[in-house]
Amino acid sequence: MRDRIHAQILAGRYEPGDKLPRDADIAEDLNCARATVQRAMQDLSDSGLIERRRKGGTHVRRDPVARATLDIPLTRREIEEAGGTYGYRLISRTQRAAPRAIRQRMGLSEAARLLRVEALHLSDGRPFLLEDRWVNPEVAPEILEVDLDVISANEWLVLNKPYTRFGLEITAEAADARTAGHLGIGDGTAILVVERTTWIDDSPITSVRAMMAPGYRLLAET
Amino acid sequence: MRDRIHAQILAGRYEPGDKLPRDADIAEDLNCARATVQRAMQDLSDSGLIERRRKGGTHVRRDPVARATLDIPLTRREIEEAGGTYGYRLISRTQRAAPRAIRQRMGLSEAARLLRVEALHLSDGRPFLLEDRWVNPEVAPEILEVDLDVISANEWLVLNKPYTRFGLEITAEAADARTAGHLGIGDGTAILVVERTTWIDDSPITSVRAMMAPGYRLLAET
DNA sequence: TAGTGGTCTAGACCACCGG
DNA sequence: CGGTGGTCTAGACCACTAT
Repeated sequence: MRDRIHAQILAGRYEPGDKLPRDADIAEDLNCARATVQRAMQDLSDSGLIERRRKGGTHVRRDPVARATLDIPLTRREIEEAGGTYGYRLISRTQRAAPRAIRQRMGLSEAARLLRVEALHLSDGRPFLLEDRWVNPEVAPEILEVDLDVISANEWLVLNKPYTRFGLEITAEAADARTAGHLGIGDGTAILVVERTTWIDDSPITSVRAMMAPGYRLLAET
Repeated sequence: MRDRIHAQILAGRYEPGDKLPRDADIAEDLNCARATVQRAMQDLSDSGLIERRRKGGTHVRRDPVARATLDIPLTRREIEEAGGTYGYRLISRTQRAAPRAIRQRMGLSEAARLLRVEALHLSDGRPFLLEDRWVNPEVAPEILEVDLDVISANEWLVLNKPYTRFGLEITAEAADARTAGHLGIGDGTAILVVERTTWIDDSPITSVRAMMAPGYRLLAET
């Protein structure tokens, strides 16, 4: 039934900006329950095709947006599922005042002292991902006691501090000398950088810069 | 109610891999309808926290995946919404046999002849995105008659050939001489490349390589 | 094949927000 | 304020798949 509703709407050839009938009317037309229409329309809304507002009604989006979902697995699982042997090496672990850029991204005050962790994840012994992470010990004080030589901050946080939301920023950059050294690549090589900041409700937990070794492909789908 | 169910599950401190009670039992425990539980669990499943299988039951995922949604607007809208003036220039338009890589990605036979379009999108007169596109005229024959000097293939396709699904592949690459020339950057500069292949049901419509000018940031959120 | 999640119905009430 | 979408209930049947 939901498929039929989807088909009807798409076949109805509504133009961008057009207003659709109210759910109740569509339900009557198609001889089905309103809840079913509601669910079907919710789907179309989720996929970026229409916009719904109480009282305002349902409209076809003027600029239909292509909406994809991006899965970011735990680094260890990602490597293992690609058939590689996972390796991990802690590079540094310090506590210090956060630089401006990080404070801004996490929405912290100037006084904030954070835990900074640099680590390298390897696949079959070859550098796979270099991570530069800042952790807010106000939210996750236990991490100060964790032996990060044994378990990566990535893993510990995922298992112990479930986030409620996060933001991603994906860029391409030229590797600087230090980064290139750790990744074992030429200075200036193009690498994919994924920056992720995660939150528990409104408290920032961690902000991490993941520098991927050359050849990495980030996949997404509808 | 749904929020309460979410909270209960999260507070229940289930470990990765644990099996949750059946929907019906949860509903009884919380004294609500099973449909409500079903909806709440669906949400958790969508966000990558649990896995559900008929008969198999509901389990907490062993490797909770961070799932983000990525919006890819029409290039023109993206530039305009950032406050820029949109410009567009067609570079080339040819019909030819598709190279192997493209055929493979679109799942086409060797014989397939495609329309190839190269175009530059500009923001305030500066190169913003260089697109290298292949279109399948079997699915969208009308595009052969479209004046691509006036409307970009990007825009025409979005308005006239609504896809049913697509796949994305995001990489960082060093710009080759030709690309660098069009984007007005130095040879070898790191650029973000987004490859997208779209389909109507099981027929491939188009496969496009979008090469973003340096400094471009792709954003995603939970 | 039996047990689980997935979908649907008919009805009710609520929450938001435009006129 | 009234009209719209959002959520919930109680019940039914269906679809998939683990055992």
